[in-house]
Amino acid sequence: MRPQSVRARESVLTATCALLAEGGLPAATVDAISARSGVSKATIYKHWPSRTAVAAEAFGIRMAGAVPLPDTGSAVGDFTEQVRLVSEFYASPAGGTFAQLLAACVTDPAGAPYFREFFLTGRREAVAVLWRRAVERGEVREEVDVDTATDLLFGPLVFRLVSGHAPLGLGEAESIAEAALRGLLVR
Amino acid sequence: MRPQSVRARESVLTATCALLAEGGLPAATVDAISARSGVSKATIYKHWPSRTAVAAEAFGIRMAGAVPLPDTGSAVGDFTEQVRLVSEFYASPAGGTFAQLLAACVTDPAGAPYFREFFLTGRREAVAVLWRRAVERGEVREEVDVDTATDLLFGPLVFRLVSGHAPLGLGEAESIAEAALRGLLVR
Amino acid sequence: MRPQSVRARESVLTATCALLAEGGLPAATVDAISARSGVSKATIYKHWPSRTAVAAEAFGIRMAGAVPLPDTGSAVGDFTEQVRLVSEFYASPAGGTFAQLLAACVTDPAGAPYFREFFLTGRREAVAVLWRRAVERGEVREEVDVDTATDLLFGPLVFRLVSGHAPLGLGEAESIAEAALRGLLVR
Amino acid sequence: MRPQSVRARESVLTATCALLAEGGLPAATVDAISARSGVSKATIYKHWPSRTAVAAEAFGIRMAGAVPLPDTGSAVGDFTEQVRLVSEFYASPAGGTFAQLLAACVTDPAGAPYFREFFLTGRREAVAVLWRRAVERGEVREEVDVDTATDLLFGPLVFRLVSGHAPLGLGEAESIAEAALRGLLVR
DNA sequence: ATATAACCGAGACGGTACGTCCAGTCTTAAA
DNA sequence: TTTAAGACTGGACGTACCGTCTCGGTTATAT
Repeated sequence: MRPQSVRARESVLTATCALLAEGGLPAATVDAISARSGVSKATIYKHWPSRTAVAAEAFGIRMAGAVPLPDTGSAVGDFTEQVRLVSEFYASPAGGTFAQLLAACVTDPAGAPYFREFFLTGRREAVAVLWRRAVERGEVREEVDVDTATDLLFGPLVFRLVSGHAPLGLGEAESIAEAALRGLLVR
Repeated sequence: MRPQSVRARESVLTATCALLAEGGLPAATVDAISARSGVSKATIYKHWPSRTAVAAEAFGIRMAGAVPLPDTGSAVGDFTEQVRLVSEFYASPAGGTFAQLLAACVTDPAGAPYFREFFLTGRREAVAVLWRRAVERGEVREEVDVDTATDLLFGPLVFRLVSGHAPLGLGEAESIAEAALRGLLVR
Repeated sequence: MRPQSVRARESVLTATCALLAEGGLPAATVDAISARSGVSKATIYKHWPSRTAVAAEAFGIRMAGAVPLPDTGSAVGDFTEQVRLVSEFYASPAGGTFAQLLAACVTDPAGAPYFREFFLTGRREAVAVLWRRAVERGEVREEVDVDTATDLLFGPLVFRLVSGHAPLGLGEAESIAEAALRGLLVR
Repeated sequence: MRPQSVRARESVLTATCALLAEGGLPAATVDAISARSGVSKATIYKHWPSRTAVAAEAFGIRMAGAVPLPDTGSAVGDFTEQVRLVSEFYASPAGGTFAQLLAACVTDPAGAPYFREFFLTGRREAVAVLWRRAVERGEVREEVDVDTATDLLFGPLVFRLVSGHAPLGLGEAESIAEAALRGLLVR
């Protein structure tokens, strides 16, 4: 009974990862996931509230640890490097899937918590580690909220990724990091 | 040759505005737009490449001038006020539609240019006005790109709006504005 | 595994019969069938390859036994009566639907087998019964193929029904039957 | 005032012939005819009541004289040969177009007179010539109506062509001709 | 020669149906 | 009783073609 259930979850997530890698979110239809995983649609809907939720969880698992935590010795170095890495991630195929998932969460409120729990939280926690380290070193303004700091650094990148109103290369990422950091560092 | 009917365009845009106001993007199906506007689907698809494009144009037209340009006399005042206004807009029903449209553009590449042209560009241009004014006054760092500045101020809001990972009230908006401005102002 | 629903098939066929009776083939659109039967279009297209196929099957079922087999005691009487009955059928509203279906099968190859299986075969089998009876009695030329005999008797009627190049009343039907029978009877 | 352009009529018919030859009736859409002929749709609809009418006229013109009148010296020979020729025509691509046109006339009452006038009448008149010749020779029953005779000979072929319920090769054509003629010849 | 219809090309338009797709729910049979 | 298999509803999608309509430009006849 219970092991059955675990196996089903895992098959679904594995299959979904593969489908996401092959064709992004559009390829991860529930029918495709069901067919590839050998798990029936009914069962999928017993474990997850919606397709977006499945995809978000699968994506989160797959991307865990995809961006290593930099440790350059300084807050400026760490955050600049992190922004650079994230902007590279956004430019990759997986970055496209990230955008699709983010978009899907707007439409599908049931999937959003999964995306936050399995993907966003992990990424943000990594940034929080850098932030706490920098606070301890006295390099950044401790009165600034971690969430504020994180969004200041990465919100601009996400905005560009999603709307495409401006390019998002390394140069742009650095400019953004520079300005954001100036707002976060202790003078 | 008979020119494309202005009446058709306008009927469509008017009907779409109404539908967006009533039920957001999900309500603005092509069939509904066609039915309400009296313009056939075929004609709609001759004028626009996709439903997203129609909705984006209609939304852009409707929102033109929705957020008035602040003029407080100082860069800090102007930008803080602008961030406040925008965060209020995001919290309104129209803000939800904005998020839906942004999300739709990820899925529908054909609609994205319309969203940028008819909505984003206008909003960003308004911020650019504030920015140029502040540069002239010598209040902000003129070496910072307008796009960078704009995204630093509003990207964090958009990110929160779309993913909902953190609240987006006036307090949060102010914190973000404060940190962003610190990165943009001349010392 | 869940089998295809018998209820769905039957609802569709019943609804289609009603629509055919009300407005002929043009009234039996897939949307109308779906609406009236409560069966979704997707399901209809899983059961039948095309609208023509649905209509043909429904029509065949409805018309089964519509023309009773004559039994006058002689081949001449039987076939003459049968031709008369068929020509009356052709003149009725159902005859119009028959012509529409026949025409639709030219355009829609997928529907043709349905029309043959559910309508034509039954009608022709009825004639074959008369033919075999007549052969046993030694009244007709047994070297003539049943199909040839059937088409000789009814092909002329169908041709007139479809193209309308000549009237098709009882008088004409009798003339045709007379000439055809002269070609089929033993001297 | 200004007369209707002969050039337009002819361009349309020429273009339609070409389209019919290339892809049968489905290829002869009004848009395609308009594009290929350089005659506008409005003009086409001023000259003909419907697409079927155009196609029928074009087809009739193209097929005029396609089947030469046999003259074997005897009624049996003439009619047998004629049935053979017609069955060969039905098996050709043009035969398919004939069936499509016949079918279209069921749906489109406005086109039917055109098909009769420009195609059927010509073909039937050819048969009538053979029939009158045979009557003069005293070979066939003069009390039989020409239309009846014609339909007895060709109705079976048309029925098979349209519904495909039985094959229609030379052998079948001969069997049909034999039986039909037996009903028409003087004993 | 010029005016003035009617004609014409180009193609936009409304309308209608098509067949497809996918999400999410429901049903059956087997394990 | 849980599961796999997949049938089903519902609703939107984008396409195709028909026949009508609207332009601006052209052309044959009537003054």
